[in-house]
Amino acid sequence: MMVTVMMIGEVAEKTGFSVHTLRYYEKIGLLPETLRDAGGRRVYGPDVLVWLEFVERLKQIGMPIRDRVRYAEMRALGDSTISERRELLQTYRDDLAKRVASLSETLDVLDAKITTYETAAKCNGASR
Amino acid sequence: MMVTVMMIGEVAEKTGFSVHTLRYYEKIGLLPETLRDAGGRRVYGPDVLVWLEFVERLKQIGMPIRDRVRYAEMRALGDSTISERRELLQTYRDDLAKRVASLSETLDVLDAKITTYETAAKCNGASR
DNA sequence: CTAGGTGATAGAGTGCACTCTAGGTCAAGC
DNA sequence: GCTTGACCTAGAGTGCACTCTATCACCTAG
Repeated sequence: MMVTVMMIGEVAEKTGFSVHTLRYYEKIGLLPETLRDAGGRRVYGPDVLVWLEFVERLKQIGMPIRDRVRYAEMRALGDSTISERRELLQTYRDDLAKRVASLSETLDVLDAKITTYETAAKCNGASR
Repeated sequence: MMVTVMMIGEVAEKTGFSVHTLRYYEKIGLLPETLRDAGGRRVYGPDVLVWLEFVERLKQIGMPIRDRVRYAEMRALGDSTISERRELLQTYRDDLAKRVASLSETLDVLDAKITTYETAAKCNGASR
């Protein structure tokens, strides 16, 4: 059976992270040290895509890179870190819930403002 | 009738922006040039609080400072910029709607993961 | 009258998260 | 056999958005 392996360029293309960023992520510990081929080039399995997608989510919710690294490190340590990981995620989850609420409110504010602008434009258009 | 005026420290306290940040915002044009008292100190009216609250919202939705300044400049120019302002807000509004949807999804992902962690912790706790 | 607190300026410094450069290796196709 | 393109490393550079420092002016309470 064929095992799907990827070079760094392919991972970059599939995840949207740049090649530079992927190497940077490995250096800081956000990606585990990658297997290399005979020529010293990184070889990735398909799992890395799942992990990077999750990392992207953590990034999108505003988790600073330091905490993403911390999470990655705990993940690498295995089951003994589960409760600590849960706590970390819980903190960000609660914060995220608040932010989603606040952003929804802002969405309403923007809609109201846009409506006002549309009305104003119409009135100006008619009166001038 | 008493007119409520504020010094910069009071504005800072009420808005959550630091005094440094408020002066910085004025320098880059995010705040209009402020009136000064006899001693050269900035004197603010109550309107600035409303504006800063809105600026904070624009910041929270991820509008870069350059666009916030652009918006502030257009606002200072008056009605002739209304349609341009509407367009700018519309762009960020649409982007925001997508982000809110994506963040809600992430909220579900986090909840699922947290649940998994709780289950895992329980099983480990029982089996060890 | 002086000490403390708040205000002012110009400009330097900080932290984050990449992003890019220089200089090199290596395998494949013409 | 040589060019091309994807990969490698170490380390410098970038852009954003503040944040702080040094130094000075002003006003009020004790």
